[in-house]
Amino acid sequence: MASADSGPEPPHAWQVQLGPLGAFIRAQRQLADLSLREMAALTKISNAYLSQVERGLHQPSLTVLRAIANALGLTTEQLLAKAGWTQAGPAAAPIDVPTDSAASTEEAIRTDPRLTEAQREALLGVYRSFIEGKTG
Amino acid sequence: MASADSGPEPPHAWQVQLGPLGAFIRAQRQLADLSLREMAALTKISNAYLSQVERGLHQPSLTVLRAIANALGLTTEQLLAKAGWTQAGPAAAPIDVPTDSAASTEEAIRTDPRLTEAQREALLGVYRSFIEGKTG
DNA sequence: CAGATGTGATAAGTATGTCAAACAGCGGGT
DNA sequence: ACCCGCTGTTTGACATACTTATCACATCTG
Repeated sequence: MASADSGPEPPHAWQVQLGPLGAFIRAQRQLADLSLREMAALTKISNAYLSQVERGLHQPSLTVLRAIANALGLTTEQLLAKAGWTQAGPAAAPIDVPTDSAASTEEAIRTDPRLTEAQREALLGVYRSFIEGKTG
Repeated sequence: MASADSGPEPPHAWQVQLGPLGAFIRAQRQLADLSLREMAALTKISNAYLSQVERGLHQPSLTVLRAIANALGLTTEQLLAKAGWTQAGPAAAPIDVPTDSAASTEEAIRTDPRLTEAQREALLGVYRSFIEGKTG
């Protein structure tokens, strides 16, 4: 764990949000019960770089993203969506369809004072990805 | 058009097919009646690099690909499809249970009926990593 | 024929992604 | 205690994406 990572935001401001992407990848990897090195073996990508990607320190290339999606049994599109690629066309809501029915966890995350704004977004993104599709 | 590209294969063999992607981009650009420099102005990407991408000499990054899609009025998915990176494969596990409520975020996650056990652990892991070091 | 202006292609340089190796922390065995 | 194997993280070096500047070939202008 590095030394007291007090800065939730990466030093650089990317054009895409890396936080949610990294958190999502990490969550999915843990869901699959994989260590960084195991996933590295699956993806042919170094564990070091995977770690950096999960922590939002780097923007993975398409090749890497695809390998990760493959290893985790996800589609590339799912990862791209997390990478902020949801290019809402002429008419599409960005990310605002929480379906406030029985959204106690979402509410808890939203109002959690311990989380920074970026963390809140990331956590919500992961949570929504888990329960996505079954709204109501 | 300078050289009627008689050599179909780029000197390098990439992990993904760049030929189709570059050809598609070039075709779309010409359809939009844009020169390389005009497209460079739209995308904020150098015309030189755009030329290389169109000829399949380089693998464009996420940022570049998105800018290109934007400039051409395409969706990123269309570009990805041309790049041969769209893989089908659903990855969803349906779970349904009644609802409950909770106070703290951890408690909310723990009692969230929508989450599987593995998802719960993963989400808690992410959450704890965010607030790690702080009192719980 | 010179000189604009527009095109695609190339060269050299900078920025950034990626890796191999070494690091610190943790639990278990001999 | 030490050593082993595991976890995630960091460092330093390299490969690649990307930029800036320039070149060569066209087409138009006078």
